[in-house]
Amino acid sequence: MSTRRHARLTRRSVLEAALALVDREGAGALTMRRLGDELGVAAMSLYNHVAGRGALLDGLSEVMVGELDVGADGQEPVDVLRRFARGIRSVALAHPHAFELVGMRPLSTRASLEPVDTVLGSLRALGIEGPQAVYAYRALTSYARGFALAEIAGFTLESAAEDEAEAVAALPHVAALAPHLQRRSPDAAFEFGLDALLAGVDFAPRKDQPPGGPPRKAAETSR
Amino acid sequence: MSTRRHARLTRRSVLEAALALVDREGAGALTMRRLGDELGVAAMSLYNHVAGRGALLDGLSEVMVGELDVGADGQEPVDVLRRFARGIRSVALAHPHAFELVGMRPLSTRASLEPVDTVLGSLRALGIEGPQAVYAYRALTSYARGFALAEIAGFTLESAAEDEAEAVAALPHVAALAPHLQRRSPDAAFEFGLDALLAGVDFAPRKDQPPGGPPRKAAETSR
DNA sequence: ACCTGAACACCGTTCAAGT
DNA sequence: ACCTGAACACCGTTCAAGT
Repeated sequence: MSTRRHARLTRRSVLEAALALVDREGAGALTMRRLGDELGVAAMSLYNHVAGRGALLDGLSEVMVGELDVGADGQEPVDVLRRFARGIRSVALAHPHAFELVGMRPLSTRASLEPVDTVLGSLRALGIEGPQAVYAYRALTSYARGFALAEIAGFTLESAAEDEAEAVAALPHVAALAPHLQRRSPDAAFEFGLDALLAGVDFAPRKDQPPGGPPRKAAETSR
Repeated sequence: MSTRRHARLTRRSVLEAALALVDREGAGALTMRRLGDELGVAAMSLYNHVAGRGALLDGLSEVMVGELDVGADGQEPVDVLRRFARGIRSVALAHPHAFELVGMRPLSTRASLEPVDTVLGSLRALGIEGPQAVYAYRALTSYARGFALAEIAGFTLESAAEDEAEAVAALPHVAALAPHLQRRSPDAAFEFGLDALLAGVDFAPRKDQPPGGPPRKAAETSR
C-alpha cells in the first residue's frame, strides 16, 4: 500500500522509513527486502545508503537518541538528570518495537554523545566527580533503559494469565502482593525507582556532604 | 563435530543443547536447523519437544533463572536483595549471548517466580509493603538487568574507537571524564548503582523510619 | 509417540550488469 | 553514482508419510 515509485533514497529517508515500518508492524517486519518494498526499491539499493542490516540498526539508534530532549538550560542539575531518565523512557514508549531492537546499543556518534555530556555536566555540578560521575551516569541509564525494556516486554505478573494462578497461589509474598503486581501503574513505578536512585546517589561520597545527615554506605564498593 | 547420532530428545536436552550452542557460537547460531544438527536430528524433530522458536527462548529463560541462587536462609533482608541483583548479573555474564536473547522476558513459571517471592519477602521484612514493595522489586530488576545488558553490549565509550576521538574532544564533560569512561571497572560501577538504589529505597515512606535522619522525598510519585 | 523429507514462503548479502 | 536481477546459502514452520 505504501510503496512509492522511484523514490530518491537518502540515508535519512531510509532510516525514517525503517522507523516507520517498525513502529507500524513490529521488529520482525524490518528486513532489507521489506524495507525496499516500502521505499519502492529493490532490497539491494539500500546498500548504497547503509552498509548492511547492522548499520541500519545503528542508524535507527541515532534517530531515536536524536528525539531525546534533555535541555539543560537554567534547570537544577538534579532535574536535568530526571528529564534525561524520563526522556529515555518517553522515546522508548513512543517507539516500543524499535527500542526493543536497539535500546541497549552503546552510543558513539557526536550527536548521540551530546546528552551524555549534558548528564555528566549535571553530575559534576552536583559535586560528583571522577569515576563516580561515570558510575552514576551508568546507573541512571541502566535503570531507565532496563525499566523501559521491561515495560515494553511486559512486567512479570502484570497480565494475570490463567495458567499462572496455581504458581501465584503457592508463593506467599507473590500471592499477598498480587493485586499490586497486576495493577498497571508504570509511571509511579518508574518515578519510585528514579527517586530512589537519585536519593541514593546523593549520598555518594563527595566534597560537600549532603545536608540531611551523616554519609551512609551508599557508594562503598564493598563485595 | 558435536553431532551425536540417534540422540533421545527431551525438552530438557533440547534446552541444554540450545544454551550450549548459544554460549559457544552466539545468539545468531540458534536456529532450529542448526540446533537439530547439534543434536544429530532433523530440525523438525525439535517441534516434538518445544512448540517453536518462541517456546525455545522461553525455555532458555527458565533454565537461566534456574541458575539464580538467592538463598534467603538466615541472611539480612538487604543482603538477600544484594544477592538477587548480583545473581542476575552473574547469570548474565555466565551466558552473555543467551542473556542478550532472553534477559528481558517476563517470568511466569512457578520455578521462575520463586526468586521473585524471596525478594518480595525480604522487602516486606524491611517494612516495605504494598505497591512500594512491587515498585522496589521492579526498580531492582530493571537496574540489574539493564546494567547487565549494557555491560554485555558494551558501555558507551568503554572501548575508545579512533573515529570517536573528535566527538569526545568536542564535548567538555565527556572529554574531562574520558579516562574514567574508558577504564573498565564494571564491578565497581554495578555496586555503586546497587548501593545507591538500596540506600534510596531505604528512604521510601514506611512504618519504621530509618535511623539515619528525617524522611527524604525518595519515593513520592511526583511528576 | 517420535522422527523425517519435501515443500513453502521467506531471509541478508555478493556480484556482474545495466543506466 | 545509483539501481537491479539472479544467485548463494540460509531461515521457521507445515504437512503427509514413515516407523
